[in-house]
Amino acid sequence: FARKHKGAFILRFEDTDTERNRPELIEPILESLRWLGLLWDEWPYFQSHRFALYREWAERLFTEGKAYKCYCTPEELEEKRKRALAAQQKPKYDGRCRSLTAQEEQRFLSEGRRPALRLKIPQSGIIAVEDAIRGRVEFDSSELDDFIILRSDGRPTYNFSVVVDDVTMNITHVIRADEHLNNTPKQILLYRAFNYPVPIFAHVPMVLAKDRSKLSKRHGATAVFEFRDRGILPEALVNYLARLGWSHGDQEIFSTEELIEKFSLEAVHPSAAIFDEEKLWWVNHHYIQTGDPKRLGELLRPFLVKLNMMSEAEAQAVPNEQLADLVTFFKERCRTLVDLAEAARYVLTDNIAYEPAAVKKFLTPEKVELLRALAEALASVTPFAAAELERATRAYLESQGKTLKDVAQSCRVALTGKTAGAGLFETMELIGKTKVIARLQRASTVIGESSGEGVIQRHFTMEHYNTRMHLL
RNA sequence: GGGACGUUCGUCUAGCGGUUUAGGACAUCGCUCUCUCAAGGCGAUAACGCGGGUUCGAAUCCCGCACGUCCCA
Repeated sequence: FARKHKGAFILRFEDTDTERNRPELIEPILESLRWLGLLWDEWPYFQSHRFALYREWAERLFTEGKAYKCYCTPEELEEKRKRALAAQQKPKYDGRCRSLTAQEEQRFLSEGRRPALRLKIPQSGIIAVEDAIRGRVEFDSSELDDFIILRSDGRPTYNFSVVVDDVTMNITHVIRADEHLNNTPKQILLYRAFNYPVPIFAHVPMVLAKDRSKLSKRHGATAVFEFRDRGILPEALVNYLARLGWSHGDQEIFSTEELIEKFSLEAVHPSAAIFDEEKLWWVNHHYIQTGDPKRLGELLRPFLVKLNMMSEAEAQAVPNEQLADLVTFFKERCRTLVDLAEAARYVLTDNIAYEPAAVKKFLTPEKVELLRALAEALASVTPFAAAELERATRAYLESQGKTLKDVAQSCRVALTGKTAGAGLFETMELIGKTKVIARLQRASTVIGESSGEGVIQRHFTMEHYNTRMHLL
């Protein structure tokens, strides 16, 4: 919205709650926003650094007679609240300290009480919020009380500090989750007290978890990192999130540029949305298919390490060309970067994860014999490319009175460890002659080794290949 | 306890009184393709929270109720 209207996107940390305010939480938030490509225009502001300003603005309201000192203790207030609730009354401040005599004030001060500052609000009347999404929402003044703007320890309350900030930062549009709609009348009262025009408010729907409970905002950055680590692309997450509570015809896929161009508050609808991971995977799949293979290849590197396929140094050493080729080869059946990295495992390493069920079903002694013979037939194929391999394989099988169906799955398991994957001959070409021959040859050892119970993965190294090659 | 907001397929949504046998997307399930798995193509299942009104006509307007969420805390 800010980009579309050539405004400034200001990042502000509302960290007046000194107990919950932990400096180590800041960097992850900045990092998550950077990763998403949501780049702010000014250095972030911290409310915790602006207490002097809030105090100054609060004192001004006091001087102008718009706010007053309240000496009531939390215990007294709690007591009143309980009594009100017991009497089925609305628990709001009774205005006790609105008109204190000098004498009473002296007495409180001599007792060592420190005053809080409360805003004097109109006793009656309607406060209307003109919400850009929900239309006019009216609140009766009698529902509100003289709320605290500055606590007795000098800390501002949320409603006060945000309004001071919005005024001093010349904020024109307040777009936020609808949990704040009920705070808005109080804030409007503050704008009026400051003689400052009320900005445009727009309360957007919340995003809820699957069980309709609220997604914790304190875990926002963590959640972003979680998706990043699960191989989600930033543009996919932004695209998916943008379509929650907002739509533009039947369109589902939006580039960031398109979002800037097409977003409008009028098209935001008011009801809450549930976060559906399945659809996020689908959006991500789209961006994996259409993204630049070179870029995706680079993004793959950290996952090669995370998935224990190789060391950091080895991952760095894989040529970008090869990574890009792997992306192109595997992307069709991959929804995430993790899928891509995992798919490429049998190409980049010899550390193959053989699926036990697949070995049991397809690497029977009879099939293994056939594979060994096939390896010999393929050893002379030149070039070692898909079309030639297919021709040679089919010819050989025909000579043996067999069909491709008889051997394809066994062959795939021997080469990749899996029953599912890309075309067999394309896979052979990708793996390369040496490894294909070796893996077909050593299929018998896979049975031998995995016939035992509980064998989930077989790990073998180049030494094994060399030995087998020698025997060959 | 009071107040505010919300309620269309399982999910995201279109719809802003008649063009609606309620449209699209994700998911699900078929079919197709086939060496497997995907992808793609084709198709299917599936929704207006409930009850009153207004109107010739309501998912669309009004009222009540229920449920959910938020605020006062």
